[in-house]
Amino acid sequence: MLNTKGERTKHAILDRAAALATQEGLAPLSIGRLAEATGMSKSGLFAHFGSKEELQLATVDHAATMFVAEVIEPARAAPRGLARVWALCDRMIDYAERQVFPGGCFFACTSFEFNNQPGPVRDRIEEMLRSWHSYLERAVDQAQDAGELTTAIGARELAFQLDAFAQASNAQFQLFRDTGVFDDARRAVHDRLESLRPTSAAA
Amino acid sequence: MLNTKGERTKHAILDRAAALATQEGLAPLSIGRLAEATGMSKSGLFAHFGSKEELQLATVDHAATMFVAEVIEPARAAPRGLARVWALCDRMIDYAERQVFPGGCFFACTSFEFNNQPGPVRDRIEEMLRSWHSYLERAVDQAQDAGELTTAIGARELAFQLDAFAQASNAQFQLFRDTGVFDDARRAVHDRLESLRPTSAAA
DNA sequence: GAGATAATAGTACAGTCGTGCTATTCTAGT
DNA sequence: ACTAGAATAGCACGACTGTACTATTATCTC
Repeated sequence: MLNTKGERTKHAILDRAAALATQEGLAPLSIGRLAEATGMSKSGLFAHFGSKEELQLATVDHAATMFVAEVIEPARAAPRGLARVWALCDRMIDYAERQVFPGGCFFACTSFEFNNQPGPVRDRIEEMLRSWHSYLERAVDQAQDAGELTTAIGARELAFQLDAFAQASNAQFQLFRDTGVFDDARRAVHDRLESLRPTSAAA
Repeated sequence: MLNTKGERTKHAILDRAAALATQEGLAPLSIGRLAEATGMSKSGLFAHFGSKEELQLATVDHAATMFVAEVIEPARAAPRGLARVWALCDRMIDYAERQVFPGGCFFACTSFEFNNQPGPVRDRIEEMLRSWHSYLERAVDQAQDAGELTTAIGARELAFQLDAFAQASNAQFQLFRDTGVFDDARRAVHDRLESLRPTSAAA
């Protein structure tokens, strides 16, 4: 990857596109606007993608790669079980706090934008978020199997709650610009996990 | 209100505008699109507002009125304390589930859209969500004062968590079209409140 | 280093955007 | 019922949209 000039510029364009999409939106992100932001000509940039929809799809894929690199991969370093569940949530909150994308989580932004806009772009966003949710659920499931979390609540339901905390911190920070919400989210995740630790009497 | 013809059409336009904004976005909602959706001429509709920004502001205000009527007012019927906290959360989830707005919670949608777009529209959305959060927090605080919830967690932090559950159900339903998330959210709220009930030994 | 080809720019076009202006139709108070 | 004024429509404008097509320049391969 990134051997030829074309691949390098394409990569740079998509970096810019993903960032801009979180600030100004993915749908209204025009070719002209993106060309201006990257210092290219409209047609020169356009030639890399062939259509606006292809540009949007490439941007979603690029953002997905970044999300995996920033959240999933680091958390995979943690051992299976409770540690990994915590790592996933923590990395997710971190990713919002560090503003990997300047307008907050790319998939939070774009999922709201494309919720009701059927088509391949929406499908790709949905697929990405589905796999995130199922990955988090699997991590919870493994922690329960290992006896590190009780099964008082299903893995899916707990994953729902943990994800909700992270998402809420992202949304509220972007709107209110209050960094305290990240601590709120971390504490919420921590307390919830702590409340589900098996009693010390367990095997 | 709604005495003159102008006020009636304006009301109808804003109903349509708020609904469309949750499906197609508030920013990209063009005068032409809205005129088509209401069966009016572009200029006839435009004359009601004078500028697109005024239309957007009026739409936000209209949506806020609807939110108050659908969520806040009904919950005010519940007595102060835990009952009202529960009512607020339940009505909020209901409001998402019944699709008062076809694309989900108006303020969830538009806040992501206008997060990074400074201006009066963003300000009005932020103000509305701020007042929602502080209203919910005050309700939690009253429940704690009444001794119906422990103070093991601050009112603001608990309100953060409760709101997160409701918001998550709205977002996930819109994306995955799975009505089960509303039960997940209700159960999450219920369990969290239950976990904070004072022990029976209390006064 | 020359030749093939990839990468970028220039220009043009029909469509839509927000918003003026003018003209017409309808409504509300008398 | 008549009239003042509100409400709506018609049309025009420059700016911007996505996307052709052609021309030019830079980059890789041998």
